[in-house]
Amino acid sequence: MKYDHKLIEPKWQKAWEDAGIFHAETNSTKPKFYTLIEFPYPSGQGLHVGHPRSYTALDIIARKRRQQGYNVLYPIGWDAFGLPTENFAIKNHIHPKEVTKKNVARFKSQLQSIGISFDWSREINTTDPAYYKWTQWIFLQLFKHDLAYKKEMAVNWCTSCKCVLANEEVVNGVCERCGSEVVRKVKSQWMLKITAYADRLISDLDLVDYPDRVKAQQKNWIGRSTGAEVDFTTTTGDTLTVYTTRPDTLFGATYMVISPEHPLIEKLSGVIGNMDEIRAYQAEAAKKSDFERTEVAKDKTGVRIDGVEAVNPVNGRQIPIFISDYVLVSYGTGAIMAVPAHDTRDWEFAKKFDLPIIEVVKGGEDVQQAAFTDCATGILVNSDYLDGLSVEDAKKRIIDKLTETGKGRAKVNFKLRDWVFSRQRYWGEPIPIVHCPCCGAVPLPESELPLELPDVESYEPTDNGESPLANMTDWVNTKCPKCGAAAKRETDTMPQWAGSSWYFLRYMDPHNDTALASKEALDYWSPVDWYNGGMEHTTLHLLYSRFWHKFLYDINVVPTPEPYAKRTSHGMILGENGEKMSKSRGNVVNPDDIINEYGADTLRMFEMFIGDFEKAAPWNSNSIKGCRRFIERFLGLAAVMTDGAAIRPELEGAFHKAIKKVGEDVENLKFNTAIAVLMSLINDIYATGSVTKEELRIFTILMSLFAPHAAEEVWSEGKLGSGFVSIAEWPTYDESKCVENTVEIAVQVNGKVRDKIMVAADIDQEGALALAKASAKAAAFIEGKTIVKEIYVKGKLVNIVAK
RNA sequence: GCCGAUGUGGUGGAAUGGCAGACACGCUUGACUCAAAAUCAAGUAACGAAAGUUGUGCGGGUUCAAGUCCCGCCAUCGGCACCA
Repeated sequence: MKYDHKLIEPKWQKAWEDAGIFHAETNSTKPKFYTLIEFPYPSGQGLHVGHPRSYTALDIIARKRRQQGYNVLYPIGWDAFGLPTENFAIKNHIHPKEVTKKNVARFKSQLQSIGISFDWSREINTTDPAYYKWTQWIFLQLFKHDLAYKKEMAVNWCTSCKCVLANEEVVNGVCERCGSEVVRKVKSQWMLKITAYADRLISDLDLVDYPDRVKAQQKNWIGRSTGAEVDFTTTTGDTLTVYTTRPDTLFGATYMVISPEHPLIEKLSGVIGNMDEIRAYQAEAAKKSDFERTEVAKDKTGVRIDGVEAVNPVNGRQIPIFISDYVLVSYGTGAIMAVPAHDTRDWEFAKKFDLPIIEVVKGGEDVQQAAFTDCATGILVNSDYLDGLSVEDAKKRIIDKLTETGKGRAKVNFKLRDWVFSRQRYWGEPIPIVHCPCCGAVPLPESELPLELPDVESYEPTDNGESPLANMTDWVNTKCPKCGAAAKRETDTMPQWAGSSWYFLRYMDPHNDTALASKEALDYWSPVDWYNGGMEHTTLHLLYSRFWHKFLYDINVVPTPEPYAKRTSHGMILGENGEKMSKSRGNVVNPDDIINEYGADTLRMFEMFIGDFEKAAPWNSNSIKGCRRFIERFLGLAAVMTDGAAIRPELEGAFHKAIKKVGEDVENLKFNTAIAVLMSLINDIYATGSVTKEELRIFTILMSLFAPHAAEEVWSEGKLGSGFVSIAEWPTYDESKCVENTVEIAVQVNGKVRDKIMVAADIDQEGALALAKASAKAAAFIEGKTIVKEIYVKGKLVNIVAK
């Protein structure tokens, strides 16, 4: 059979679509299986060879599940709002809607040419008003539950582009596009209170099957820490509360530091002696971008506040107060007690300002030379009633004491900040809020959703940092839904993360116009059984969508507390030179070229064979040929097929092992070794010179996961079964037939292989050793020595230890 | 600095503590061919004529046996980073 992939592949793609075999039905007597890939952003560059890696992997899982009798949902859609499209639209004076339409069409045809078993009848697009109606609806629910609020926030402002940048667009403190300086500008921003879910976002990780590194990264990002708040009084009679994770070191606090923005400064401005100096420092700190503030991390700066001191609540000692930008206003209380003996930053600051360093935890080196921060081994000293306790016990003891006396309390803090939800951009979901002079921020009635994006003349960001929508006076001016007075619409739009925070729910019921999805569909399909995506989405996308899902769970919209039961992640496909693929590096591989030259089956096979799925792998043009050759050899089997209705005895072990191993490897994402097993098996088959019909039938089903088009072709040409191999029954294996009758075992002397012998697989230790000792090669190494130990590992080796 | 990965032939990569290098690429030789391509067959870690020795980033250790386990380093990558 001549292998013409250009003929075969479109033929079967059309046949599958016509027969609708990949369409998922809500409700079925079969068990459900919902598998999901991260829906792509339809960029102008078209599909990248990285996309098919993930899509093919879960396609393999989806195909196997169908063959195992599951009702499978494997959907696809478009995460189409976003900056690149908007920028392209601005530059070329085309409406972003048109740009998106064109890009989606291109992506769609590219994806369809790979033969992924997506259910195209459930295709969604985040920029479709019928879709973003529900994104806006979710926002309204968040608003109604006080989880969306407006706040003055510093945003990134590019001085040259005169526009607001997302954090991702700021690289090393400069604008990603033009390279000019980015400064902070204060603007009123919509925020989502994700911090209210911080604890559950950590604890519910116990409910899901994610890789440990993903869980670790999420926990890291949320940054939960336990400690205490301690109330210090000041000599002016005010209270200065600090947060600390080391309340045990309270006796060692020799000064305090508050952030430059701390409100106490204004309050005491009349009492402070050096207000000019302090104002100058505040101004200096405010000018610095986040980038600069972290860059100068090594050298501590600060100013001592004159005229006010703090009083340590446990020993009544009076200590100075400083302001310094190493204390952040946004974390804890914006104030710290400094214990230089046991905190590296405090130690550096103390050295610079010549402040006393008092050791309160014994066990390290001289604290005058370096801070001792180890919590595990230290014993408290110089701490009155804490003396002699371990750090852990001292923490408990001091928190009890502080709680009793009302001077402190146990406290948990998070690094996680609320989600900045506003974008001053055109190409995003309008935020469905009306600002009324008398009623304030009023939510749009749900009946008025979707609030569609108006057509504007220009999508250019404005000079003043307002959204382009702000210029659309017709659209902006409206009536307050509550009191009817003249009011203005919110002109900010939502970030790209919004549409992708719930899209997996829409797939369950994509055409519903009365709910984001029907209760029936949600109950049936929830949760997503297996979600694969990139590590780059581990923190933001995963966290945001988990947050929204938990909220929807709390308001009884969705039936499960977690959206994804299992998450796996794929490694990146790198360029041939081992670097990240990018236009500027000139190492981009276009999947279309590969499909054109070798076919989609080869592309799929190669991307799965390229290496460990979870690790990054460099592209290698040479190895592609091996995969193409393998598929050709597979097609060639049809020519040597005999009528045999069984597996021949000499291949029985190999077949049963292959069924087992391919099945297991696929479940564990070990696609490369699964393919290696099939390659070995085909080598074994060719060694016999022929293949029976039954052998080819089984082999074709196994192959159909990786090379579905070629498999359908062999299936139909060889009349191996009815219908499509894509939905043929997955073969079973017999464990007892996975073992060979005779095996080769190694004969070791003192751990070194000296010979190899054939033995019966079930031979006992005595028998194996007898045969091993009969080996002349081994005997030469035993001669003249005394055997002190003999080891037999069944089916593997014997080891004779001789001295 | 903290968290998490990774380090194996010429290359991509395999190896529940049990024969290191499966499978594939490449290369060498042979068959077929007027010739080439394709295909098929054999070989292919290094050193050594051979017997054999040495080999999984480096240094130790545990074990009959270590790529795998333990201790201490080095390098590369990803994430976070003055979070008290």
